[in-house]
Parts: sequence; C-alpha cells; structure tokens
Amino acid sequence: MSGQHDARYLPQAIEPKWQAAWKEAGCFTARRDPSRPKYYVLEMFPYPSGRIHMGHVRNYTMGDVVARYKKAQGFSVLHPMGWDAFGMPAENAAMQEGGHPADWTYNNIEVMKDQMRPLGLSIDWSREIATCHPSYYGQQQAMFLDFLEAGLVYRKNAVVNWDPVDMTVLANEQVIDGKGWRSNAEVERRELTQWFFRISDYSQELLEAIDGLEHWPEKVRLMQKNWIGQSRGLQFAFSTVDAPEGFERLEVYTTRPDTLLGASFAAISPDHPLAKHLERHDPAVAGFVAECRRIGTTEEALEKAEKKGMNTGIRVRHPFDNEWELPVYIANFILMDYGTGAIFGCPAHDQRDLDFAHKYELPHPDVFVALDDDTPVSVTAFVPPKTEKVRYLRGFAGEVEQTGEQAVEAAIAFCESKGVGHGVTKYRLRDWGLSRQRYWGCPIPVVHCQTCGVVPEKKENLPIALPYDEDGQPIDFSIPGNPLDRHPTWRNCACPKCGAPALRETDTMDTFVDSSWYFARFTAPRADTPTVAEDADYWMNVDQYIGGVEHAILHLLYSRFFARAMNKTGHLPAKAIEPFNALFTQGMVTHEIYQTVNAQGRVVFHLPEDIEDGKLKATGEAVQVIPSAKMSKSKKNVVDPVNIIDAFGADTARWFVMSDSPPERDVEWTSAGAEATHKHLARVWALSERIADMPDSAGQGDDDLQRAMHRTVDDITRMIEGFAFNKAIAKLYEFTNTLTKSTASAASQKHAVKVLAQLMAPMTPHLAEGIWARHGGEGLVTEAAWPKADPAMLVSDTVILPIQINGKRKTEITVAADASKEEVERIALADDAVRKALAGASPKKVIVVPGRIVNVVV
RNA sequence: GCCCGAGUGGCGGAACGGUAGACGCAGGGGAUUCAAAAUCCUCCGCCCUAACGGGUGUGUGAGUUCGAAUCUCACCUCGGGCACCA
Repeated sequence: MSGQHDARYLPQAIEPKWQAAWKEAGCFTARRDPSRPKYYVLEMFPYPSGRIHMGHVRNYTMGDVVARYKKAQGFSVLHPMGWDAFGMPAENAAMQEGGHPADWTYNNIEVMKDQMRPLGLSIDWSREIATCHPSYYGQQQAMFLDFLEAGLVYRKNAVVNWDPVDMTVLANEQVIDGKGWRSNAEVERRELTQWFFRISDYSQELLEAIDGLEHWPEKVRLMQKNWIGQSRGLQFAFSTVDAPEGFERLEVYTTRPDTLLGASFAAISPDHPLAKHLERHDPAVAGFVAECRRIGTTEEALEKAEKKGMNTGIRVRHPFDNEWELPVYIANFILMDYGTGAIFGCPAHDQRDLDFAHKYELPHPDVFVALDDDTPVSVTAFVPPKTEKVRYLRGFAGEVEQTGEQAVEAAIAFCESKGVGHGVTKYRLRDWGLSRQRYWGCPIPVVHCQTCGVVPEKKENLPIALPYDEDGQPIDFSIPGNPLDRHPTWRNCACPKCGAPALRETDTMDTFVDSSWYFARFTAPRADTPTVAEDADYWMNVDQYIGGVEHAILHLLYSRFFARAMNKTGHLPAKAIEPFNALFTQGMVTHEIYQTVNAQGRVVFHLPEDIEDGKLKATGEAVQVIPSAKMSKSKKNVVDPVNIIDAFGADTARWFVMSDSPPERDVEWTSAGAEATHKHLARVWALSERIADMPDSAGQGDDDLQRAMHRTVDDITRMIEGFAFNKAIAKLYEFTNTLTKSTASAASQKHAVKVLAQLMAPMTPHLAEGIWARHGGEGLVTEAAWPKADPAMLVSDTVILPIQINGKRKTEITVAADASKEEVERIALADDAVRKALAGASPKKVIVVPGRIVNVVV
C-alpha cells in the first residue's frame, strides 16, 4: 500500500480534499456557453433561521443530485443559492432578545453557510443573493415602480388583525384564539389603505396556462385551479324595501340561479357597504358587526365559526314576483371579497343555508328532487353533483328533468331575456395585498405629498434603504409599533414631483414579493438592472424547480404572476412567463412536537435534543408529545444535521436522506440508520480497495457482471431522471452486493467499480472521487461523462414466467424470451403443478401475457 | 368547514392492472475471537405444520376484472394549504 492511499474510509480526510479540488477546478461556476445546452436547477431558497435542518439537507441534496447528473450529461448547469432573508422572525428576535434584525439575519446567513458548505453541494456560490440586501431589494423597488406605471399596482382598503395593546398588525399565525400572541389582548379587525398587485386581472390566463405545465405534479395543478376558482353564475340586483337611501338595489351573485325559486332570504357580508351604513345608525347592528369582526380574518376561522345572522328588517323583492319579499340578513359567513359580498340563500340545496334557515326559522322549499326519490329536504340539504340529472319542482327554465349544469345555463339565458341580471364568469382569486406594517421588509418606494398625493420615488433615488440607526443608535425594537413610523428622520424626504417636504411610505413589502423573482435575479445577480436580457435569455427558464408542497399555491402562483408582470415591463422574455418548466414537490421532514404549558397558561415548545424519555432533560418535567408535524422553527421540532455530518461525513448524510423514503413523501425523522449508511459506504470503499489490489490474472469471465453493470447504469439513469432516488439507491446496494460476490476477471471488476463510482457520484461525490482516483480515472469524476448502457446487454434470452391458477400464483416456468403465446400455453399446461390443479379437466380459460404472466382459470 | 394528498411486515419502503414485501434498518441463529467490537454467513409478514405444504394478508366496507396495493364508490385516520409563517 502506497502512502497515497488509505485503505480505511475516512470521510473527514477525503471530503475537504475533494471540495478543495472542485473549487480549484471551478467545477460549479455557471458560464453562459452557447455551444452547450443549459440546465437550470433550483431549490427553493431557505429562510435564514440560523440552523439548517433535515428538510434543507434533503431538498438541497435532491437538487445537487440533479445538478451533478445533468453536468455529467454535458449540460452547462446553473445551480445557485440564496436567502429569503426578510420576514418576521428577525424582527421577533430583535424584540425578544434585543439586537438588530439585520445583524441577526446576516449572522444567521454566515452560520448556515458554514453548516451547508461541508455537504459538498455543487452550488455556484458566486451568485449568492440575500433578499434583504439593498442590491437586491433596490432592483425590486425599481420593478415595483415599473409595475405601478404599467397599472399592475393600486391602493385600496383592506382588513388587518390589529393588536390594540402592542399597537401593531398581527400575522394570522400570531393570532391565537382571537387574541394577540404576546399581549393576549382581544384582536380587532382594522381597515387600512394598502397596496395591491392586480393578480386577479390574470385569473383566466393563469388558469388556462396551468394545462401547459406538463411537468408539474397533477396535485399542484389541481390545487392552483381550485384556488383560482373559476365559476359561472348570474349577477343581478334585487330591489329593496325599507332600505336606506342609496341602497335601492342589492347586487348579488349566485352560481345556482336555477334555485332562484327556492330562495328564502338574502344575506350580506358584515363588511358590505349596506352593513357598514346600518352599523353607523343602529347600535344593535353595530354590536353584531363588531362580534363578526372578532372572528378573525382567515377563511378557515370564518368557515369554522358558528353561522350567525342578524335580520336587518330590510327586505328585497323577488325578481320574478314583486309581491314576494325576502328578509335581508347580515351573516358572518359571507365574504366581502368574493362575488358581490351579497347572496340569496336557497336552503334546500345548500347545507350552510339550510342550517341558517333552521336557526332563524326560514322556509326551505325544494327546487328539485332526485329522479328516484322525491323526499323533501329536512335536515340534510340535497346537493347532487351538477352533472347529475334531477327533476325540477320549481324550475323556470329548460326541461323538467335536466342536470344542474344545464339548468344553470338555461336559468342564466332566461334571466338575461327577462332583463334580470346577466351571466358572468367570476374567480375566487383575490388581488395580492403586498403592504406590511413592519420594519424588516423591502420599503415600498413611494412618497406621500400634501399637494401631489401618492408619488412614486425617482429611480435614481433607489434603493430606498432601510435605516439602521435612529438618533445615532441602532433602532430599538423593544418599543411597540413600526420603527419606520416613528423614525425621526427616515420618513422625511422631498416630493419627487414638486420638491416640497413630504413623507415616505412606511409600509414594506410582503416577503412573497422577494421570492417571486429571485429565480430571475440568479441569472444576473450583480447587474444594476433587475435582469439582463442576454443572461435571462440564456438561463431562463428554471428547468427543474424543487421545493416543499407547502408552497404549492401561494409562492408558485405569485411567481407565475410576477413572471408575466416582469415580461410586461420588459424584465423577462416572453418564453419565461411560465418560469418553472418542471416542478418537483418534495415531502416534508416531520418530527414530533414537544410542549409544556407555562405558568401563564401559554404553550412552550422544546427542541428534541432537550428531551429524554418524554421529559425535559433540564427539569425532569413531563412534556406533551404531539404526534408529527412539519418541522418548523416556531414549534422547535427540528433536528440538527450537523451532528450527523460531523460524526459520519457529508456523503453519509447525503446518501441517508436520499435512501428509503420516496422524495415526494413526508418522512418522519428518526436518528437510527445513519450509522448503517456509513457502514455501507465503508464497505464500498473496502470493496474498491480490494479490487484495486487484485492481480490482473485474478478471476475469469465477465459476462454476468457486465450485464448487471449495464442494467444498473440503465436503471440508475432512469431513476434519477424520474426522481426515484430511493430506488436508485436500492439498485446501487444490489449492484454493490453483486460486485462483492463476483468472481469475474480483474479487468471486468475494475471497470465495474469505476462505473459504480460514477453512478454513486451524484449522491456521494466525495467517496466517488476517492474511488475514481484510486482506479486511475481521468480527471475528476465530477467532470466525467455519464456512463451509457449498451442496449444489447439489457436483453436476455430466457424469461421466468409465474403461473397463476385462478389468479393465485402457484409455480413458475422458464421459457425463451421470444416464445409465442401458444408455445407458452403448451409449456404451462404441461407443468406438474398445473396438471395437478386441473386434475384431468381442461381449463376454462388460459390468459398468457407475453413476458409477464400466465393465468389458468379452472 | 373547504381544497389537495397519503395509509403495504416490528420500522423506512419496493411492486407498467400480472410472483406483494425488492433494497435497507431492527431482530433471531451461526462463523471468527480468550472475550468484545468490527466483519462475514444465514433466517426473518402473520397463522397452522417437525417438515413438505396449506391458509391468510396492502386503513375499513362494497364494486369492476381471468387477475386489484394499483381502477371506481363510500367511510376512517393522518398530513399540507386556506391569501400577514416561510
């Protein structure tokens, strides 16, 4: 053994060595190379929480496997990394522990990079970006101004959660049981003027384009379709009775105009203009509306709350019968943002309306019944699929027996002909509110001037950077409220239009804005424009995007909108309006949650490493164990991968997170198994050493081993292409076992172990380099071309066919691969086990599936 | 509540509608060792059987099919999202 090699597998020695070699060779620097096809692989960038967790390792290893594999396939690869660095946790940390969000964030970024580097990811770190850096968000501000000019942004009033004690706006997750998480004060709904992106203008386009996203998971496409929520319905106005002046008409929208003759009440949202008007003049209404506003702002809270209404005393006339009046209720489950914020209720065919009708003793006339069952509705509403034919008792358009779909269309046509409203297509998708009343975000670059109103900042004044100090001291975050609001100087500026003293907007942008275009910025991360045409043109689109399913709707939909808006304002080419060619949604890494309750009755979460035998290590206090949930910093159910890397090396961590679980599925983290993975890699290393030391004369023959090798090359290639990393690893285990037991010639084994190293390289690149070098591979395995399977080596002469009797496997036969159906049937029926089962009788039927199976029906 | 997923040995999981349990972990038995660790060999869904073998089995219940873990319907449990967590 020469001094160059160590027969033992020592990841601590080889991993830094090969990482240095890659860096030296500049393997991962992305270059615009027109002579080669490009491949852009991107994992969703992390929030710099300060610690990487297993979910990150899994996510980035997947991306790395793809990036390394594509590089070996000859692509010019872009594989960048950055930080989704704005957001609440930094501000919360500053409030709770002091310090500054910027310091906290930049420090976390350094810590996390130090934790990621040992993984040996093929990332081009020269393109690193952090969204909290002025060089990033300044470009974002420039785009905001372009969007504003293009009419893609506007202001309107919207509701927020207001904490009256902390004097601050709360995020939904900060509202617990209707109370502020820190103050415990009853949260109020408050209306503020806020900025919005006109994403709903793109509802139809975003919906239709989903069909073109062929390489996206079907479930994500479905979720997005449902989220956009196209519906066809009738919009019409009731005329009102006893309504205040200016409310002579009540505009409603319904997707079931065919049930118009089953209406028994009208209902409006507590945020409807009519409700707001009544609120000002009627204390009882004001009381009820105030109660509704305590429910919270999420759809979930509204849906789960007890359905309540208040009769306003106002009535509406039925459009088909002036004598027929329906009461108007204010109801807590009507959303102002959907339709017109007013509906009519048909209790017989909507469960929610029926519950409401029972509660307020309203009638519930049946509009239609099932063809084979005309029992009237009592406690359960009759809501058949719209495609099912029903018999109309109170129909007024179309046939007596027709489907809901047909009836809706007939009802719309009928109503239009009578001048009662018109058919409309509506979408559930609402405009995207981007204003946040917080410090740690991208400032919205506008100025409020007393004479000119809202004025966009001049581009040459960008970036409008966040102030770090206040009165010469770092900003104090222990004071409640937004530091930008109370800042002594930052707000003061000159109006870009008239030059008079004016005030800056103090709202910052939703962090979803930051993450809606970072993929484009990676193509030219240092440019002094948001993007550069040549770079965007070469690198876009992202060929493979990888991230958590939890982003299936918002982030991905916002990004799709943003790409369109960027195209409209000249920041992206037309081909990039769908920026992600292929999407892979990995499952989450989950873990039990450990919690205790403190003296104030508040839940306190604990890290897994602080728990032993269901008790807190420090105090021995028993903890409550919540089964399994997405690992999240706020719940503290996170496991630190750094320990595994330290103990066993990066290759073990990488191999381990890729093995066993299918990538799209959630995995419950357990620490068992990492050691076994390490042993396997050590076995591969030892195998390589043994083969390297084999004399050339050892062993003989090579056909079986070469066949197995070509089959493995073919399997691994297909499995990496198909994101079946767990199966690829299982196949690599099999091939390792085959090679270990092989008695083939030394030359054949030496060739096989080099190919094994190449196939393992995307998963365990350091180990692979070690073996490659030991066996005299040329250059780096990272730079080597992917092996190709010889098709001739993949076919075999004979096949083993299982024989079933009545669908149950009884035996098997070996036949020539090209045997005819008749031949196979003859051999099968001659088989002893089959003859025994037949007991002299002739089979009822024999099914032969060539190359697959034989089923004999007795 | 609404939308979207997922349920297979003790565990993680394989399985174009065609041999259920590949591969790995854990476990049992054995070899090696003074002994242990490491390593190697071997067994391993469940029930009955000394064995041969038989029965049974993919959350539950129905259905389609020569044949269902896979397709259909209903239900149960768990997970994700619900527009200010990222």
